[in-house]
Amino acid sequence: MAGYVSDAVIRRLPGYYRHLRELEAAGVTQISSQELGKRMQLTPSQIRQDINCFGGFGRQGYGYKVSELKEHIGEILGLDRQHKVIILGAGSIGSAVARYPTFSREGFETIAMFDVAADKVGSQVNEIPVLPMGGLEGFLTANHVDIAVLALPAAYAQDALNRLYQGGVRAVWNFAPTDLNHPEDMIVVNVHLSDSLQILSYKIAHRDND
Amino acid sequence: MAGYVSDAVIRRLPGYYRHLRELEAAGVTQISSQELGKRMQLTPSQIRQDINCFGGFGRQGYGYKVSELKEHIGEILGLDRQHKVIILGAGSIGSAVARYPTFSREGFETIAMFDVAADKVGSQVNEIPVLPMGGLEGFLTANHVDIAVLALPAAYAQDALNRLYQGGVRAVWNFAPTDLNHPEDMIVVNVHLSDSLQILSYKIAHRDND
DNA sequence: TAGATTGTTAATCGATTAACAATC
DNA sequence: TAGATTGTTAATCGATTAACAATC
Repeated sequence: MAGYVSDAVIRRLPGYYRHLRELEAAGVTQISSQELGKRMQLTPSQIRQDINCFGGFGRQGYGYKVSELKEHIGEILGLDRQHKVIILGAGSIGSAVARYPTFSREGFETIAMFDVAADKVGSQVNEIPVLPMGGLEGFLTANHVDIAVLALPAAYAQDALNRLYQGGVRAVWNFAPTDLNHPEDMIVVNVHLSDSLQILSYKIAHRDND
Repeated sequence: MAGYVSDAVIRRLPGYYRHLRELEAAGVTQISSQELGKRMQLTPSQIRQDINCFGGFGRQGYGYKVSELKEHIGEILGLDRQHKVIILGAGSIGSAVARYPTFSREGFETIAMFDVAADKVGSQVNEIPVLPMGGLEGFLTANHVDIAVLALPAAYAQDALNRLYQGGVRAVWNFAPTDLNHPEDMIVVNVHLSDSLQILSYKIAHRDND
């Protein structure tokens, strides 16, 4: 159904999903591209173009059914599937990800964490066992993993990614503050926290003069 | 010096800074747009266009001095300034931000955290005191704050933002998974972790057929 | 039916890439 | 000087917006 979908559109999809969930929770059952656009600060035109990348979910003269459109976009995002997740690094970032309540709600199940620190190995974070980094290969042989979260220092991230690839993992959510080299058939999405904070800093520095 | 700079350019600046820092650490002193482009997966043309939004930092026939360009971009990003930061919410996300080592290196100093939970108030996270949420207004009267980090549940985020604005804070780094309404003279940069993970999920779901 | 709003094509706008003269 | 590479203008490409016929 969906032909080529540009990155610009893909990046907006989670926003649609989030707003539609909020609208649904608020008891709104129907919405036009006009109203949704006002809420999301997008033009009605853009919303209709975006949605129609995936099919005609609306009705002329009426708009969109909130829960129906939410459901559709959820499926497009793959949130109807279950994803098995492991987290590499049981520091504060790794632990925060392990504890993030939304993820399990959306079908992401963290089955293990890995760390090199002897005092962390053997403990649990949010009922998830922390295993020794050395056991990664064995774990990947025995368990299917859809997504690996990289939450370790930048210096170790590339090596960890290589080991994950060897072990068959093909999707990485990277929190390490560096850009990683990866094979074409591996998907890497970065969360560069520092980058985001620096963008805020830029906007503060150039507040008026732009 | 800098006229209008598009958001697309601004979003790439932290990446330049990061790569230049890595190059500097690796002992590279000079680089051409060609080489930097190969490293960052950008076209040389784009790199030269981006950099020339802020002035001619290169030399014909030679390229760019790594440390010089890094320094320039750091200044453009406002990393030569000191930013006083507070964190609202001392849960796992707030604590992870408080412990993130890079931030203090780049001039961001967290001076206080705030939480409603009685058992957290009075404790410290990475030597930063956790104060009661009720004391926010008083704190803002007594202390200048450049940036507030919102690391609390979505349901409380809008109210917190309003209180921050009242207290004179004009820049917010938002981790709450919701889009917030804010006055025009307030800068809000979002870190929507769920959105990022959903984009990864989308790419997994549409792996081949695109 | 009349009014509203979609789906979709066409027009515009902005960002990226190419090209090349300037110059180190 | 010759070679390399920038800074910058022009060309292209893609994304956003506008417009409108289709239709609920």
